[in-house]
Amino acid sequence: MARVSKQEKAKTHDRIIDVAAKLFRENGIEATGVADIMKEAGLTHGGFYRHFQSKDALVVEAIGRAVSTSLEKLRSATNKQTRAKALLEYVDLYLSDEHVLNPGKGCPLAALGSEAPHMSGEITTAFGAGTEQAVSTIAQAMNDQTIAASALMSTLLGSVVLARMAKTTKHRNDILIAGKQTALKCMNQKYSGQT
Amino acid sequence: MARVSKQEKAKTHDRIIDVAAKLFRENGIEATGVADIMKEAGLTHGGFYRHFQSKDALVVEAIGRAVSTSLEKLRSATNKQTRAKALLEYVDLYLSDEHVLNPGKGCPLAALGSEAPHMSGEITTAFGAGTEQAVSTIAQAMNDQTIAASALMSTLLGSVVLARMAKTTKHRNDILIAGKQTALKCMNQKYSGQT
DNA sequence: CCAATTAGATTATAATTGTCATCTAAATTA
DNA sequence: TAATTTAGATGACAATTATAATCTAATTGG
Repeated sequence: MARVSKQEKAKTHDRIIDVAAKLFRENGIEATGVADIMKEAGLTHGGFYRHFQSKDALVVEAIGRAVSTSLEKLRSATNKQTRAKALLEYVDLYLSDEHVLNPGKGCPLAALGSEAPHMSGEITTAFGAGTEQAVSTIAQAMNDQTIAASALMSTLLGSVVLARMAKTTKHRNDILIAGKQTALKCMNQKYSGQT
Repeated sequence: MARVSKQEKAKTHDRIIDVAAKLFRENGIEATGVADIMKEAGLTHGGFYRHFQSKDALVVEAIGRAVSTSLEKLRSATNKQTRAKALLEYVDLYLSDEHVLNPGKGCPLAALGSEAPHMSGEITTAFGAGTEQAVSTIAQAMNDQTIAASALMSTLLGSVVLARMAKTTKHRNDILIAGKQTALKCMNQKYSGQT
């Protein structure tokens, strides 16, 4: 158990970020310890500081990664079909049971949104950047209607957060169905506002 | 520093719940310790267990209280004017800067929503009950259109969560303006779904 | 007014936390 | 190949956590 090649180190580094991004979304940032992350990555917690200056530094990287991979789905879909079609596909994916039941692989803003404001400066900044990235990526699929994109993002996020709190399958479905209809309104109607 | 009358104890008990409901919403449940709460209530942390069986038990009560007082605004307004008018008033309040900047006095579902799923069974149950209460209270102001009420709740909650992550005042305003317009759509248009 | 009860203070606990110093075996570099 | 560097393991640190036992002063019930 000791030294490892440079490429191996880079892979380890990457793996720590991926594991962290998953565990943070599943259990929350506060509730996830450095030791938990290292254990899940198959390492001991002592080695952590060879890779990151602090837990906060990892959090920032993990948020960035989760936001990127989440939006990548939409971005790549936009290249293969009409933007409207790609966006509709993304909305369906976002408002799916699959997404609601697997926060570890889903949107970090929905999974950690309400935890974000209590965190340290660098972390809240990372969340702020993430929201702007999300809104602008969605706006690109909506002919740059930023306000409408904000509206859509709010509806998607709110629906998933609410659905995750629902006690019964029926209530969860109601919320997702309602969210879907609102999302369609956001996509098809006009929004006004100075931007 | 010792014994206190029965009414005094009841007042203390109440105060602990109020303080907890505020601190949880401001800093998160996980991040708020029993000691923090007792200190803010002007007590020492040792006395806590004369009032509550555990921190989780307090969390359940605090959520209940926060949900109730939050919805009370809507409920009382509904009695003094048309339901539509009361609901609009509530929407404006919900999507205000005041609400976004003061989570400690606002909607607990928006402040703690994404933290809810990681918590213990009793606590997630409390959140589940809270969402049902919120949706049904809103539905009462919308001629019992449950699906539309879900849609409205999702939009309100999502907008506030997103607005709290925004880095700039402008971005925050955009989000709130967009949320308001979506909310109006939710209130004025038809929703379909089996309920 | 006396005796029993108890709210809250004090102090102690075991567990968990983020952070590091040290060690070691292997990968670099020369 | 020999010397140097370092990824990760081990173990320890101080701080913080939820929970509880004990103490004490005052409020009860009689």
